[in-house]
Amino acid sequence: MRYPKDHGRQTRRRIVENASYGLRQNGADGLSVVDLMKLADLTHGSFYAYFKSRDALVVEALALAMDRTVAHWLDLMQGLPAEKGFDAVVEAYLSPRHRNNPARGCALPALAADIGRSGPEARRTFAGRLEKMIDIIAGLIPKRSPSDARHAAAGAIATMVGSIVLARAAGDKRLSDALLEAGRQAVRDQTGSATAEASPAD
Amino acid sequence: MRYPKDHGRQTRRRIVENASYGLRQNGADGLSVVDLMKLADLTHGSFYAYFKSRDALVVEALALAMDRTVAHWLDLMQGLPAEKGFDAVVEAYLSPRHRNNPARGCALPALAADIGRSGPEARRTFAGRLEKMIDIIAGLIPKRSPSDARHAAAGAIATMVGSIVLARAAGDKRLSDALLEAGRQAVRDQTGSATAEASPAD
DNA sequence: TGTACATCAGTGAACGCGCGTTCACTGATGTAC
DNA sequence: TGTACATCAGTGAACGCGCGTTCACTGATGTAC
Repeated sequence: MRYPKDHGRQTRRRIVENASYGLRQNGADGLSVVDLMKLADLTHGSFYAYFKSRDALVVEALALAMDRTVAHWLDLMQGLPAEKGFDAVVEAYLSPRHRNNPARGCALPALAADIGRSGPEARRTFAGRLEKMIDIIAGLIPKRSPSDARHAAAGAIATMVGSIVLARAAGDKRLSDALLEAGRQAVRDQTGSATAEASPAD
Repeated sequence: MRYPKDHGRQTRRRIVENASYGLRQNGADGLSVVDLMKLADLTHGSFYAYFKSRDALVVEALALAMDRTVAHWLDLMQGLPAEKGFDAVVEAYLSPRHRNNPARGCALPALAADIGRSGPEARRTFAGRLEKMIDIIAGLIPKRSPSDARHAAAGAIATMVGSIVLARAAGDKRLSDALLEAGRQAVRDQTGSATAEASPAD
Protein backbone atom coordinates (compact mmCIF):
# COMPACT_ATOMS: atom_id res chain seq x y z
CA MET A 1 0.00 0.00 0.00
CA ARG A 2 1.34 3.37 -1.02
CA TYR A 3 -0.98 5.06 1.45
CA PRO A 4 -1.98 4.18 5.00
CA LYS A 5 -5.10 2.03 4.75
CA ASP A 6 -7.47 4.70 6.06
CA HIS A 7 -5.88 7.51 4.05
CA GLY A 8 -8.97 7.82 1.91
CA ARG A 9 -11.22 8.04 4.91
CA GLN A 10 -9.03 10.70 6.51
CA THR A 11 -8.93 12.81 3.36
CA ARG A 12 -12.68 12.53 3.00
CA ARG A 13 -13.07 13.57 6.61
CA ARG A 14 -10.75 16.55 6.06
CA ILE A 15 -12.89 17.69 3.13
CA VAL A 16 -16.14 17.38 5.12
CA GLU A 17 -14.69 19.15 8.16
CA ASN A 18 -13.30 22.10 6.22
CA ALA A 19 -16.50 22.30 4.19
CA SER A 20 -18.49 22.47 7.42
CA TYR A 21 -16.53 25.58 8.39
CA GLY A 22 -16.66 27.18 4.95
CA LEU A 23 -20.37 26.57 4.47
CA ARG A 24 -21.30 27.95 7.88
CA GLN A 25 -19.28 31.06 6.98
CA ASN A 26 -20.60 31.57 3.45
CA GLY A 27 -23.93 29.75 3.32
CA ALA A 28 -24.89 26.46 1.70
CA ASP A 29 -24.53 27.99 -1.80
CA GLY A 30 -21.63 30.28 -0.93
CA LEU A 31 -18.69 28.14 -2.04
CA SER A 32 -17.98 26.30 -5.29
CA VAL A 33 -16.61 22.77 -5.53
CA VAL A 34 -13.24 24.34 -6.41
CA ASP A 35 -13.41 26.48 -3.24
CA LEU A 36 -14.45 23.53 -1.06
CA MET A 37 -11.58 21.34 -2.25
CA LYS A 38 -9.10 24.19 -1.86
CA LEU A 39 -10.07 24.35 1.84
CA ALA A 40 -8.72 20.79 2.14
CA ASP A 41 -5.60 21.61 0.08
CA LEU A 42 -6.81 19.65 -2.91
CA THR A 43 -7.81 20.44 -6.47
CA HIS A 44 -11.36 19.97 -7.63
CA GLY A 45 -10.63 16.97 -9.87
CA SER A 46 -10.86 14.28 -7.22
CA PHE A 47 -14.03 15.62 -5.64
CA TYR A 48 -16.23 13.01 -7.28
CA ALA A 49 -13.98 10.23 -6.03
CA TYR A 50 -15.29 11.11 -2.56
CA PHE A 51 -18.82 12.42 -3.04
CA LYS A 52 -21.56 11.71 -5.51
CA SER A 53 -22.46 15.39 -5.84
CA ARG A 54 -21.91 18.78 -4.28
CA ASP A 55 -25.28 18.46 -2.52
CA ALA A 56 -24.17 15.21 -0.88
CA LEU A 57 -21.18 16.99 0.66
CA VAL A 58 -23.39 19.81 1.91
CA VAL A 59 -25.59 17.29 3.73
CA GLU A 60 -22.57 15.60 5.32
CA ALA A 61 -21.04 18.91 6.33
CA LEU A 62 -24.35 19.97 7.88
CA ALA A 63 -24.56 16.74 9.89
CA LEU A 64 -20.97 17.10 11.11
CA ALA A 65 -21.48 20.74 12.10
CA MET A 66 -24.60 19.83 14.10
CA ASP A 67 -22.84 16.88 15.75
CA ARG A 68 -20.00 19.20 16.75
CA THR A 69 -22.44 21.64 18.33
CA VAL A 70 -23.99 18.81 20.31
CA ALA A 71 -20.52 17.73 21.48
CA HIS A 72 -19.69 21.31 22.40
CA TRP A 73 -22.83 21.63 24.50
CA LEU A 74 -22.07 18.38 26.32
CA ASP A 75 -18.57 19.73 27.02
CA LEU A 76 -19.93 22.97 28.45
CA MET A 77 -22.39 21.11 30.68
CA GLN A 78 -19.90 18.56 31.93
CA GLY A 79 -19.78 18.27 35.70
CA LEU A 80 -22.30 21.07 36.24
CA PRO A 81 -25.76 20.73 37.78
CA ALA A 82 -28.58 21.12 35.25
CA GLU A 83 -29.31 24.77 35.91
CA LYS A 84 -25.65 25.86 35.71
CA GLY A 85 -25.18 23.72 32.61
CA PHE A 86 -28.12 25.44 30.95
CA ASP A 87 -26.77 28.88 31.82
CA ALA A 88 -23.34 27.94 30.45
CA VAL A 89 -24.82 26.88 27.10
CA VAL A 90 -26.99 30.00 26.83
CA GLU A 91 -24.12 32.35 27.78
CA ALA A 92 -21.80 30.80 25.19
CA TYR A 93 -24.50 30.75 22.52
CA LEU A 94 -25.61 34.36 22.93
CA SER A 95 -22.09 35.77 23.18
CA PRO A 96 -20.41 38.29 20.84
CA ARG A 97 -17.80 35.59 20.21
CA HIS A 98 -20.41 33.21 18.78
CA ARG A 99 -22.06 35.96 16.79
CA ASN A 100 -18.71 36.96 15.28
CA ASN A 101 -17.57 33.43 14.40
CA PRO A 102 -20.22 31.69 12.32
CA ALA A 103 -17.67 29.28 10.81
CA ARG A 104 -17.02 27.56 14.13
CA GLY A 105 -20.45 28.20 15.58
CA CYS A 106 -23.81 26.49 15.59
CA ALA A 107 -25.10 25.39 12.19
CA LEU A 108 -28.68 26.44 12.96
CA PRO A 109 -28.38 30.21 12.54
CA ALA A 110 -25.82 29.76 9.76
CA LEU A 111 -27.62 27.21 7.59
CA ALA A 112 -31.23 26.63 8.65
CA ALA A 113 -32.69 29.15 6.19
CA ASP A 114 -30.80 27.46 3.32
CA ILE A 115 -31.89 24.01 4.50
CA GLY A 116 -35.49 25.20 4.40
CA ARG A 117 -35.06 25.59 0.64
CA SER A 118 -33.22 22.28 0.16
CA GLY A 119 -34.37 18.80 -0.69
CA PRO A 120 -35.90 16.22 1.64
CA GLU A 121 -32.58 14.52 2.43
CA ALA A 122 -30.98 17.67 3.84
CA ARG A 123 -34.17 18.49 5.74
CA ARG A 124 -34.47 15.04 7.29
CA THR A 125 -30.80 15.10 8.33
CA PHE A 126 -31.45 18.50 9.85
CA ALA A 127 -34.60 17.38 11.68
CA GLY A 128 -32.87 14.34 13.18
CA ARG A 129 -29.99 16.37 14.59
CA LEU A 130 -32.30 19.11 15.80
CA GLU A 131 -34.34 16.56 17.81
CA LYS A 132 -31.11 15.51 19.48
CA MET A 133 -30.26 19.12 20.34
CA ILE A 134 -33.71 19.66 21.81
CA ASP A 135 -33.33 16.51 23.92
CA ILE A 136 -30.06 17.73 25.40
CA ILE A 137 -31.42 21.13 26.36
CA ALA A 138 -34.63 19.53 27.64
CA GLY A 139 -32.51 17.49 30.06
CA LEU A 140 -31.38 20.73 31.68
CA ILE A 141 -34.83 22.21 32.25
CA PRO A 142 -36.88 21.24 35.29
CA LYS A 143 -40.46 20.65 34.17
CA ARG A 144 -43.58 18.75 35.07
CA SER A 145 -43.17 16.28 32.22
CA PRO A 146 -40.52 15.33 29.64
CA SER A 147 -42.88 16.65 26.98
CA ASP A 148 -43.08 20.05 28.72
CA ALA A 149 -39.30 20.09 28.97
CA ARG A 150 -38.87 19.37 25.27
CA HIS A 151 -41.32 22.13 24.52
CA ALA A 152 -39.43 24.60 26.68
CA ALA A 153 -36.14 23.47 25.15
CA ALA A 154 -37.43 23.99 21.61
CA GLY A 155 -38.55 27.50 22.61
CA ALA A 156 -35.17 28.33 24.12
CA ILE A 157 -33.33 27.07 21.03
CA ALA A 158 -35.62 29.06 18.74
CA THR A 159 -34.94 32.20 20.77
CA MET A 160 -31.18 31.66 20.65
CA VAL A 161 -31.19 30.95 16.91
CA GLY A 162 -33.35 33.96 16.13
CA SER A 163 -31.19 36.26 18.25
CA ILE A 164 -27.97 35.18 16.54
CA VAL A 165 -29.45 35.36 13.03
CA LEU A 166 -30.74 38.89 13.66
CA ALA A 167 -27.59 40.01 15.51
CA ARG A 168 -25.44 38.88 12.56
CA ALA A 169 -27.63 40.67 10.04
CA ALA A 170 -27.97 43.96 11.94
CA GLY A 171 -25.51 46.45 10.49
CA ASP A 172 -25.42 48.43 13.70
CA LYS A 173 -23.29 47.35 16.63
CA ARG A 174 -25.58 48.81 19.30
CA LEU A 175 -28.63 46.99 17.93
CA SER A 176 -26.67 43.78 17.41
CA ASP A 177 -25.44 43.78 21.02
CA ALA A 178 -28.94 44.62 22.24
CA LEU A 179 -30.32 41.59 20.37
CA LEU A 180 -27.91 39.28 22.17
CA GLU A 181 -28.85 40.76 25.52
CA ALA A 182 -32.55 40.58 24.67
CA GLY A 183 -32.09 36.92 23.75
CA ARG A 184 -30.44 36.16 27.08
CA GLN A 185 -33.26 37.89 28.95
CA ALA A 186 -35.91 36.12 26.88
CA VAL A 187 -34.44 32.69 27.59
CA ARG A 188 -34.24 33.56 31.29
CA ASP A 189 -37.88 34.65 31.28
CA GLN A 190 -38.98 31.46 29.51
CA THR A 191 -37.23 29.02 31.77
CA GLY A 192 -37.49 31.14 34.91
CA SER A 193 -41.25 31.41 34.64
CA ALA A 194 -41.32 27.76 33.61
CA THR A 195 -39.60 26.73 36.83
CA ALA A 196 -41.93 29.01 38.76
CA GLU A 197 -44.92 27.31 37.15
CA ALA A 198 -43.64 23.85 37.89
CA SER A 199 -42.55 24.43 41.48
CA PRO A 200 -45.91 25.13 43.18
CA ALA A 201 -47.34 21.92 41.70
CA ASP A 202 -44.58 19.72 43.18
CA MET B 1 -46.17 61.14 -24.10
CA ARG B 2 -46.57 57.55 -25.33
CA TYR B 3 -46.71 56.35 -21.74
CA PRO B 4 -48.48 57.78 -18.69
CA LYS B 5 -46.00 60.05 -16.94
CA ASP B 6 -45.39 57.70 -14.00
CA HIS B 7 -45.24 54.59 -16.16
CA GLY B 8 -41.55 54.14 -15.39
CA ARG B 9 -42.12 54.44 -11.68
CA GLN B 10 -44.95 51.90 -11.79
CA THR B 11 -42.88 49.40 -13.76
CA ARG B 12 -39.99 49.83 -11.38
CA ARG B 13 -42.34 49.28 -8.47
CA ARG B 14 -43.72 46.14 -10.10
CA ILE B 15 -40.20 44.75 -10.47
CA VAL B 16 -39.34 45.50 -6.83
CA GLU B 17 -42.60 44.06 -5.53
CA ASN B 18 -42.35 40.81 -7.47
CA ALA B 19 -38.68 40.52 -6.56
CA SER B 20 -39.59 40.88 -2.90
CA TYR B 21 -41.83 37.81 -3.23
CA GLY B 22 -39.37 35.81 -5.30
CA LEU B 23 -36.40 36.54 -3.07
CA ARG B 24 -38.27 35.66 0.13
CA GLN B 25 -39.20 32.37 -1.54
CA ASN B 26 -35.78 31.47 -2.96
CA GLY B 27 -33.26 33.44 -0.91
CA ALA B 28 -31.26 36.55 -1.76
CA ASP B 29 -29.12 34.57 -4.24
CA GLY B 30 -31.87 32.25 -5.41
CA LEU B 31 -33.03 34.07 -8.54
CA SER B 32 -31.13 35.46 -11.54
CA VAL B 33 -31.73 38.84 -13.14
CA VAL B 34 -33.53 36.98 -15.94
CA ASP B 35 -35.79 35.28 -13.36
CA LEU B 36 -36.45 38.52 -11.49
CA MET B 37 -37.49 40.38 -14.64
CA LYS B 38 -39.63 37.47 -15.77
CA LEU B 39 -41.62 37.84 -12.51
CA ALA B 40 -42.58 41.33 -13.71
CA ASP B 41 -43.34 40.06 -17.26
CA LEU B 42 -40.28 41.73 -18.72
CA THR B 43 -37.09 40.55 -20.37
CA HIS B 44 -33.73 41.05 -18.68
CA GLY B 45 -32.49 43.69 -21.13
CA SER B 46 -34.08 46.70 -19.49
CA PHE B 47 -33.07 45.74 -15.96
CA TYR B 48 -30.22 48.25 -15.86
CA ALA B 49 -32.51 51.02 -16.96
CA TYR B 50 -34.14 50.68 -13.53
CA PHE B 51 -31.38 49.50 -11.15
CA LYS B 52 -27.67 50.07 -11.00
CA SER B 53 -27.01 46.42 -10.12
CA ARG B 54 -28.69 43.21 -9.00
CA ASP B 55 -27.56 43.95 -5.42
CA ALA B 56 -29.33 47.31 -5.50
CA LEU B 57 -32.63 45.58 -6.33
CA VAL B 58 -32.11 43.08 -3.53
CA VAL B 59 -31.73 45.93 -1.04
CA GLU B 60 -34.88 47.64 -2.32
CA ALA B 61 -36.86 44.39 -2.27
CA LEU B 62 -35.70 43.74 1.29
CA ALA B 63 -36.80 47.20 2.40
CA LEU B 64 -40.20 46.79 0.74
CA ALA B 65 -40.76 43.36 2.26
CA MET B 66 -39.96 44.66 5.74
CA ASP B 67 -42.20 47.70 5.24
CA ARG B 68 -45.01 45.39 4.21
CA THR B 69 -44.57 43.30 7.33
CA VAL B 70 -44.75 46.45 9.44
CA ALA B 71 -47.95 47.47 7.64
CA HIS B 72 -49.40 44.00 8.13
CA TRP B 73 -48.70 44.11 11.86
CA LEU B 74 -50.36 47.51 12.15
CA ASP B 75 -53.37 46.08 10.31
CA LEU B 76 -53.62 43.12 12.68
CA MET B 77 -53.41 45.40 15.72
CA GLN B 78 -55.89 47.92 14.48
CA GLY B 79 -58.64 48.69 16.97
CA LEU B 80 -57.43 46.14 19.50
CA PRO B 81 -56.10 46.84 22.98
CA ALA B 82 -52.33 46.28 23.30
CA GLU B 83 -52.49 42.78 24.73
CA LYS B 84 -54.96 41.49 22.13
CA GLY B 85 -52.96 43.19 19.39
CA PHE B 86 -49.82 41.44 20.57
CA ASP B 87 -51.57 38.07 20.63
CA ALA B 88 -52.93 38.64 17.13
CA VAL B 89 -49.45 39.35 15.73
CA VAL B 90 -47.90 36.34 17.48
CA GLU B 91 -50.71 33.99 16.40
CA ALA B 92 -50.40 35.06 12.78
CA TYR B 93 -46.60 34.92 12.85
CA LEU B 94 -46.32 31.46 14.38
CA SER B 95 -49.04 29.90 12.21
CA PRO B 96 -48.66 27.03 9.73
CA ARG B 97 -49.89 29.48 7.11
CA HIS B 98 -46.94 31.80 7.66
CA ARG B 99 -44.49 28.90 7.82
CA ASN B 100 -45.81 27.54 4.52
CA ASN B 101 -45.80 30.86 2.67
CA PRO B 102 -42.37 32.46 2.89
CA ALA B 103 -42.95 34.51 -0.27
CA ARG B 104 -45.70 36.61 1.34
CA GLY B 105 -44.34 36.35 4.87
CA CYS B 106 -41.91 38.24 7.05
CA ALA B 107 -38.53 38.95 5.49
CA LEU B 108 -36.64 38.21 8.70
CA PRO B 109 -36.75 34.41 8.68
CA ALA B 110 -36.53 34.35 4.88
CA LEU B 111 -33.59 36.70 4.34
CA ALA B 112 -31.79 37.61 7.59
CA ALA B 113 -29.15 34.87 7.25
CA ASP B 114 -28.33 36.07 3.71
CA ILE B 115 -28.23 39.70 4.87
CA GLY B 116 -25.70 38.70 7.53
CA ARG B 117 -23.36 37.82 4.66
CA SER B 118 -24.11 40.93 2.62
CA GLY B 119 -22.52 44.33 2.40
CA PRO B 120 -22.98 47.26 4.78
CA GLU B 121 -25.76 48.86 2.72
CA ALA B 122 -28.05 45.85 2.96
CA ARG B 123 -27.23 45.43 6.64
CA ARG B 124 -27.94 49.06 7.47
CA THR B 125 -31.24 48.96 5.60
CA PHE B 126 -32.06 45.82 7.53
CA ALA B 127 -31.11 47.32 10.90
CA GLY B 128 -33.22 50.43 10.33
CA ARG B 129 -36.36 48.47 9.49
CA LEU B 130 -35.76 46.00 12.31
CA GLU B 131 -35.63 48.90 14.82
CA LYS B 132 -39.02 49.98 13.55
CA MET B 133 -40.42 46.47 13.99
CA ILE B 134 -39.07 46.30 17.53
CA ASP B 135 -40.69 49.67 18.31
CA ILE B 136 -44.09 48.48 17.14
CA ILE B 137 -44.00 45.29 19.21
CA ALA B 138 -42.62 47.22 22.17
CA GLY B 139 -45.69 49.42 22.08
CA LEU B 140 -47.83 46.36 22.78
CA ILE B 141 -45.90 45.14 25.82
CA PRO B 142 -46.61 46.61 29.26
CA LYS B 143 -43.28 47.22 30.96
CA ARG B 144 -41.64 49.37 33.60
CA SER B 145 -39.75 51.45 31.03
CA PRO B 146 -39.69 51.93 27.26
CA SER B 147 -36.21 50.41 27.28
CA ASP B 148 -37.50 47.26 29.03
CA ALA B 149 -40.33 47.08 26.53
CA ARG B 150 -37.92 47.29 23.58
CA HIS B 151 -35.85 44.57 25.16
CA ALA B 152 -38.83 42.32 25.59
CA ALA B 153 -39.98 43.08 22.04
CA ALA B 154 -36.57 42.17 20.60
CA GLY B 155 -36.70 38.90 22.53
CA ALA B 156 -40.18 38.09 21.26
CA ILE B 157 -39.20 38.84 17.66
CA ALA B 158 -36.06 36.71 17.97
CA THR B 159 -38.15 33.83 19.29
CA MET B 160 -40.66 34.14 16.45
CA VAL B 161 -37.95 34.38 13.78
CA GLY B 162 -36.04 31.39 15.17
CA SER B 163 -39.19 29.30 15.39
CA ILE B 164 -40.15 29.95 11.78
CA VAL B 165 -36.62 29.41 10.44
CA LEU B 166 -36.37 26.06 12.24
CA ALA B 167 -39.94 25.03 11.42
CA ARG B 168 -39.28 25.66 7.71
CA ALA B 169 -36.06 23.67 7.75
CA ALA B 170 -37.34 20.68 9.72
CA GLY B 171 -38.15 17.89 7.27
CA ASP B 172 -40.62 16.34 9.68
CA LYS B 173 -44.14 17.67 10.04
CA ARG B 174 -44.52 16.69 13.69
CA LEU B 175 -41.31 18.48 14.70
CA SER B 176 -42.15 21.48 12.54
CA ASP B 177 -45.57 21.88 14.14
CA ALA B 178 -44.05 21.39 17.60
CA LEU B 179 -41.59 24.21 16.90
CA LEU B 180 -44.44 26.61 16.13
CA GLU B 181 -46.28 25.62 19.30
CA ALA B 182 -43.06 25.89 21.34
CA GLY B 183 -42.53 29.38 19.92
CA ARG B 184 -46.02 30.47 20.93
CA GLN B 185 -45.49 29.13 24.44
CA ALA B 186 -42.06 30.77 24.68
CA VAL B 187 -43.41 34.17 23.69
CA ARG B 188 -46.24 33.76 26.21
CA ASP B 189 -43.75 32.87 28.94
CA GLN B 190 -41.57 35.85 28.09
CA THR B 191 -44.27 38.49 28.10
CA GLY B 192 -46.45 36.77 30.69
CA SER B 193 -43.66 36.71 33.21
CA ALA B 194 -42.71 40.19 32.08
CA THR B 195 -46.16 41.51 32.93
CA ALA B 196 -46.08 39.61 36.22
CA GLU B 197 -42.76 41.28 37.03
CA ALA B 198 -44.02 44.73 36.19
CA SER B 199 -47.41 44.53 37.90
CA PRO B 200 -46.38 44.21 41.55
CA ALA B 201 -44.17 47.30 41.17
CA ASP B 202 -47.02 49.48 39.94
C1' DT C 1 20.08 -5.66 -6.56
C1' DG C 2 17.74 -4.06 -10.75
C1' DT C 3 14.09 -3.58 -13.99
C1' DA C 4 9.30 -3.87 -15.63
C1' DC C 5 4.85 -3.38 -14.31
C1' DA C 6 0.50 -2.45 -11.18
C1' DT C 7 -1.86 0.58 -8.14
C1' DC C 8 -4.47 4.56 -7.21
C1' DA C 9 -4.79 9.43 -4.88
C1' DG C 10 -4.65 13.39 -6.95
C1' DT C 11 -4.32 16.64 -11.25
C1' DG C 12 -6.00 19.85 -14.61
C1' DA C 13 -8.11 20.50 -19.24
C1' DA C 14 -12.46 20.36 -21.09
C1' DC C 15 -17.81 19.97 -21.42
C1' DG C 16 -22.21 22.62 -21.64
C1' DC C 17 -24.58 25.93 -19.10
C1' DG C 18 -26.31 29.98 -16.66
C1' DC C 19 -24.68 34.07 -14.55
C1' DG C 20 -24.46 39.67 -14.31
C1' DT C 21 -23.88 43.16 -17.35
C1' DT C 22 -23.67 45.89 -21.90
C1' DC C 23 -25.48 47.72 -25.96
C1' DA C 24 -27.27 48.32 -30.70
C1' DC C 25 -31.66 47.92 -32.07
C1' DT C 26 -37.10 47.73 -32.47
C1' DG C 27 -41.55 49.40 -32.75
C1' DA C 28 -45.46 51.74 -30.81
C1' DT C 29 -46.86 56.21 -30.03
C1' DG C 30 -46.51 61.10 -30.14
C1' DT C 31 -45.26 65.87 -32.56
C1' DA C 32 -44.15 69.06 -36.62
C1' DC C 33 -45.64 70.99 -40.53
C1' DT D 1 -55.33 64.49 -43.58
C1' DG D 2 -50.73 62.73 -44.58
C1' DT D 3 -45.88 62.15 -44.12
C1' DA D 4 -41.36 62.60 -41.88
C1' DC D 5 -39.23 62.54 -37.72
C1' DA D 6 -38.43 62.18 -32.39
C1' DT D 7 -39.05 59.67 -28.23
C1' DC D 8 -38.08 55.99 -25.25
C1' DA D 9 -39.74 51.47 -22.83
C1' DG D 10 -38.55 47.29 -23.86
C1' DT D 11 -35.86 43.51 -26.62
C1' DG D 12 -32.48 39.99 -27.33
C1' DA D 13 -27.73 38.90 -28.92
C1' DA D 14 -23.35 39.04 -27.10
C1' DC D 15 -19.38 39.68 -23.58
C1' DG D 16 -16.29 37.25 -20.24
C1' DC D 17 -16.66 34.42 -16.37
C1' DG D 18 -17.40 30.81 -12.96
C1' DC D 19 -20.26 26.93 -12.14
C1' DG D 20 -20.89 21.42 -11.42
C1' DT D 21 -19.30 17.54 -13.47
C1' DT D 22 -16.36 14.25 -16.41
C1' DC D 23 -12.29 12.02 -17.69
C1' DA D 24 -7.69 10.94 -19.61
C1' DC D 25 -3.64 11.38 -17.45
C1' DT D 26 0.48 11.78 -13.90
C1' DG D 27 3.70 10.31 -10.71
C1' DA D 28 4.90 8.43 -6.28
C1' DT D 29 5.03 4.15 -4.26
C1' DG D 30 4.58 -0.72 -4.01
C1' DT D 31 5.15 -5.80 -6.03
C1' DA D 32 7.05 -9.52 -9.28
C1' DC D 33 10.74 -11.93 -10.67
